[in-house]
Amino acid sequence: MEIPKTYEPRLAEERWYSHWMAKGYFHSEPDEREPFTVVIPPPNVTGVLHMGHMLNNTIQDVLVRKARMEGKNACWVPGTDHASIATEAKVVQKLRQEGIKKSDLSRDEFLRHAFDWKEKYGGVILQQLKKLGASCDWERTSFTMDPEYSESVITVFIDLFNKGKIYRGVRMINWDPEAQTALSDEEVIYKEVNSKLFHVRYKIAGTEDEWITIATTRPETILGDAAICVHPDDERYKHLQGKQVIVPIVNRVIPIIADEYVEMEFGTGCLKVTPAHDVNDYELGKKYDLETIDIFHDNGIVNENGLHYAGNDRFDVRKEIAKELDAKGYLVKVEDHINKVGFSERTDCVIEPRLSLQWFVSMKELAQPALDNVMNGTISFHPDKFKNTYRHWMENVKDWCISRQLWWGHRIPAFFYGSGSDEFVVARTIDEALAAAKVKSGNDALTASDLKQDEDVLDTWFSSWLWPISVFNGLTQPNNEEIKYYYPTNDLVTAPEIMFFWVARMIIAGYEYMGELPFKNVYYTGIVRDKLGRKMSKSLGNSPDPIELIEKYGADGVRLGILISSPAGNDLPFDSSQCEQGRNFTNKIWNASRLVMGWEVKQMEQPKAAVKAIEWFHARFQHELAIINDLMNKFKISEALMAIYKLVWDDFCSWYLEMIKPGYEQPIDQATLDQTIVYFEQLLCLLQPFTPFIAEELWHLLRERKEGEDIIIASWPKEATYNKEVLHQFAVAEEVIINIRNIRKQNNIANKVKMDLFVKKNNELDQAFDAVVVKMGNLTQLDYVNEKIANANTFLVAANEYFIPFGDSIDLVAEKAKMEEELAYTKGFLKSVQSKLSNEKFVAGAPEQVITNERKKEADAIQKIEILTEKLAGLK
RNA sequence: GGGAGAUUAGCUCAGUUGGUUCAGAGCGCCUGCCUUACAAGCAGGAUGUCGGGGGUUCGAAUCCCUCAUUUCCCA
Repeated sequence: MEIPKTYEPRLAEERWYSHWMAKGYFHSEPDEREPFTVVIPPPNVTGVLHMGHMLNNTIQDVLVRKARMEGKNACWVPGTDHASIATEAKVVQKLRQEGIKKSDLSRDEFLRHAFDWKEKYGGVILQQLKKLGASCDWERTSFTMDPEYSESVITVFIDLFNKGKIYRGVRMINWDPEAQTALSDEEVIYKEVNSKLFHVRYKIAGTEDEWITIATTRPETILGDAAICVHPDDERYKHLQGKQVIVPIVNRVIPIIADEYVEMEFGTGCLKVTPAHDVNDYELGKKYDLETIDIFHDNGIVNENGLHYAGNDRFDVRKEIAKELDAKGYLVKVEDHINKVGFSERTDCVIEPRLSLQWFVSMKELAQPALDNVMNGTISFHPDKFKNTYRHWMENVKDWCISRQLWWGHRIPAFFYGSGSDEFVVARTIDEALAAAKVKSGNDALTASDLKQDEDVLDTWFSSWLWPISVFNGLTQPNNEEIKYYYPTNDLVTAPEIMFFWVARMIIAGYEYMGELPFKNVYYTGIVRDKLGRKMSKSLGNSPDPIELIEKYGADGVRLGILISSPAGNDLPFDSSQCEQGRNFTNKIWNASRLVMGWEVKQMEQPKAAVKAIEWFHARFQHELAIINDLMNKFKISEALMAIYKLVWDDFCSWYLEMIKPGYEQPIDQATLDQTIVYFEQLLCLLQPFTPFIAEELWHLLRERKEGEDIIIASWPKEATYNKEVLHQFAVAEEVIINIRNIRKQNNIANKVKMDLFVKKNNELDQAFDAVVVKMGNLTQLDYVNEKIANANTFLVAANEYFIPFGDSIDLVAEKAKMEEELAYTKGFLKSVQSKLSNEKFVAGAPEQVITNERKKEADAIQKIEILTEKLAGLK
């Protein structure tokens, strides 16, 4: 039976994923074990897998798989988010391609289309996650618009309303004229754009030719001007305070007010105030009781307040009005200017600050426990530097605008029975609403048809903030078995960008509805970037298709490639060469297994080198295991992976296997083979969370397994005691071997050629690893001598002298030069140590231990110099 | 404009309380090897004023000040 030289991932991946599914290893039910729960950050139902998901979900899978091996009842809940704006935009677009306009459809018709679409294309991303190896409990797949989930959302809305935490109010909100909906502050992205700063002069009322010049980037809003504002201390304008000006074109008379909000240095130091179209202006408007003149329709078209500009788009009006101002002599000058403009995260259109009647959650009180419990460490952030950002936001939290003028989402359960702003009730059903409305209105004759439900839906995050609770139906069935068992969840893995959208609000909801934290740890991943440091995005086309990567490098290779250099919170500059590294690693393990499985066993004595190798690898493995566990506990996942990588490749393959390897076509003894397989299995266990497919594949190739003996449910290796001294002894042997190899290389001595090695002991030397040195150095013998050997290559390890007699070709000059260099370095070293030791302040100030170390350094160096000097003399 | 970080080898990053795992790892690079587990490999090797400047200290990548560059968050 020929085992292929390279590992072929595809077959193994398909076979083992279906095997795991068939055995139900991913499925969790509450039992007496300790739970380990992770809820997936639900991707948009319309989404396709990108590199960010790969990173995020690989990390979750590592955590979940490790917990499973630690005997915990691991439960990873997958699902998708209905993502109201994003999905609605996609459905609208798809309908448009079919020639259907949203405005031609009724709400119900539109929703039917949307659900059809979701059924057909939604959740592709979950199928893709399976290719990655994600061990999610697919039987628990949730969707934020599942009936029971929707019920929790409505329950929470009603509850918060009844507690007075939800209110309806006119506020300045971010309006998306494209999607024609309000957006939360977090959905607005500010970008720097090149724009123009228009200097426009307004005539002072009651004067012939006295003017005041303002600077604005948005001249079209002149149509809605309500005041001019200057700084109270600004000497240039002091005489104008309290006077009035005439708005150009509009010819409205407005006051000049003074407020410290104005920056004297900016522009002309005069600000025009348009309360309807700017957040700060709105605040000024409230303060000075100014008129609020809205000049736009919902879609950004100028309305009847815009005089002859009515019916034109806001950006066209900006150009046109500039021309008119210029023509009429109002435009003083135009400057280039860079300013920050808000764009809609979803539609990328310029946000219009706008006054609007919306629903809000009052956040201040709700946020308090969420702030406290992160700051006091009840909930840990990894890395914890994100606590600063979190605190800053939570201390300045603003009320949350939760209504969206969309159809796809949870419709707000408010029912209007009249046209007054307070003539509504909030209720779960139309029947309950009717009953409540009768009471509230005092009108017993109301019928269901008199009630009109609010047209708006809720912000998507108003449903996803309940995710850790509602996937277990904790709100609809409080205290059910599952919520009691799985909540609070353990680790949340997500991107820092959604710390406020999602993480903070989940914590808030957790404390409000469960009375405790939703998760104990939050692991923030970085942003996946391309080699040039650009964010991966569809529009740049710089994002590799993860599925193609998996096909090319294998799922394990990609997982390793993506984890190997992504410390928590740091961006991940991704390059497919990392996947290549991953692929190479899986291939390396594959070949190690070919070696081990190819050996014939014979009844024979165990070689000494093998005995020592086994002793050493136990120590080495245990030493590293402690480090790996520690790193994992600290969520330093890439570092843990790197430690495993080196343990497998360097320690196990390059050293251990070479030490025990019999000669070509030679048999191996039973004891060594058995122990080697045990070691191999332990390494596979460490690898399983990271590279689950090849781990399972080799687990089954290395040994006959009974039904159900799969590595996915095997135990994570236990820490055990080990002999630290062995590690030290091996390090010395290792140095000797490296020196031998160097001499071979320098003198062009082939590895096949056996050599003699003589040792002159000057110091205590443990000879335990001599057999290993003989084997690895390919020596005929290793002998101890009392006198120096003449005509030999020499080297020093731990002040012991090693000699390899010259063969035919020698290079005395080179040998001498090498020694002289070493001697010079050692002398310099000694000098620096001695100068330190002769410094009285150092001796007085440094701790005992440090001084002892320095003295030892000094002694070692002196000895080394003696030996080297002698040797050099001998060469002459 | 306000806040929080970052700056260590060509690249990506480790580096606990200042002093023996202090200048490290992986990749890349250079040299030599197709040595029957693996060329997707083996063996060996090189690489840094620890962003600049100043200070504290017997001693600074580590603490303080300052400047520069840069990322993110908020307005």
